[in-house]
Amino acid sequence: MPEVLEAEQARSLIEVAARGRVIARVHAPDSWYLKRGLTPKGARAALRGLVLSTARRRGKLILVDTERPGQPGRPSRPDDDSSGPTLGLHLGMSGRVIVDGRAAGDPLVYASNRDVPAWRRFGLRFADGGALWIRDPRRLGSVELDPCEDRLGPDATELSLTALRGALANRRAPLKAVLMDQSRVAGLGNLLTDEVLWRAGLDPVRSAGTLDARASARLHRAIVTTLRVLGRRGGSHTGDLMAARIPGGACPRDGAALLRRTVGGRTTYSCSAHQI
DNA sequence: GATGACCTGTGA
DNA sequence: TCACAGGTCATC
Repeated sequence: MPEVLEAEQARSLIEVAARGRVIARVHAPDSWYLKRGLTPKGARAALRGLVLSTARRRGKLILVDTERPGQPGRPSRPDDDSSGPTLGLHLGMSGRVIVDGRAAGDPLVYASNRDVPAWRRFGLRFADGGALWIRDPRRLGSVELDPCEDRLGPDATELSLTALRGALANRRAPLKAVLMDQSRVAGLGNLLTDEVLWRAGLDPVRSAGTLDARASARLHRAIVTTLRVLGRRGGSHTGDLMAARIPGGACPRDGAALLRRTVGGRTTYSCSAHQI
């Protein structure tokens, strides 16, 4: 579940349902799914016996901190460093987080939602009997330890107007490509970006650096509003433009023909009339 | 900065 | 059988 809203649903599920639980077993049946040198053996050694603590998120990357459990009879001193590695989870195109059999949010639109055991790419079995799984049919998600968070730009849900203007400044690339560049703004994917630009009335192919102060302010408002509204509705697939994302679709706002193009390497829908 | 590659499932 | 899919990476 791929964009920032789905990552946030998954993060929230982990925080609410898995925080404080002890990892008894680590399942890594698909070593291809582990990235940056992590092996099934290494994951087991690093995680077994630890407690899940805070679940954070930056863009689409979910970060789950861990702690070593306190030793019974040996009260921990304030200067004890009891922190363990941070588990980095990325859901790719079709991944979902499942805790105790429950998945966060709506079913995915462009991926199968069946629970095929073979699609479980990574799992933590808890000492209390429950489990956290990542189910991912397409295997484009990933698991890593202590991911580098600096490769990501500011999170889209906390993006200031100043930061947005900085991300766009002097860029000749299409507006959409810049917004989807995770090192500039973290969290926006294909559907959200199309919805944002549609709401802002901006052409996806427009060179990012050409936005004046008014246009970038409009874009910033559209990002804030889109994330808030679609977040409440339940995810990236609940945008107003979504239903019209079909060949020959019409703009839900003014009825004009929608354009279907490839921008930034992704299928892009935009209104031929009001996105300029 | 556009393109293809990665991997697999689904629906036409 | 083919086109397509909400992501990311390496490569020209």
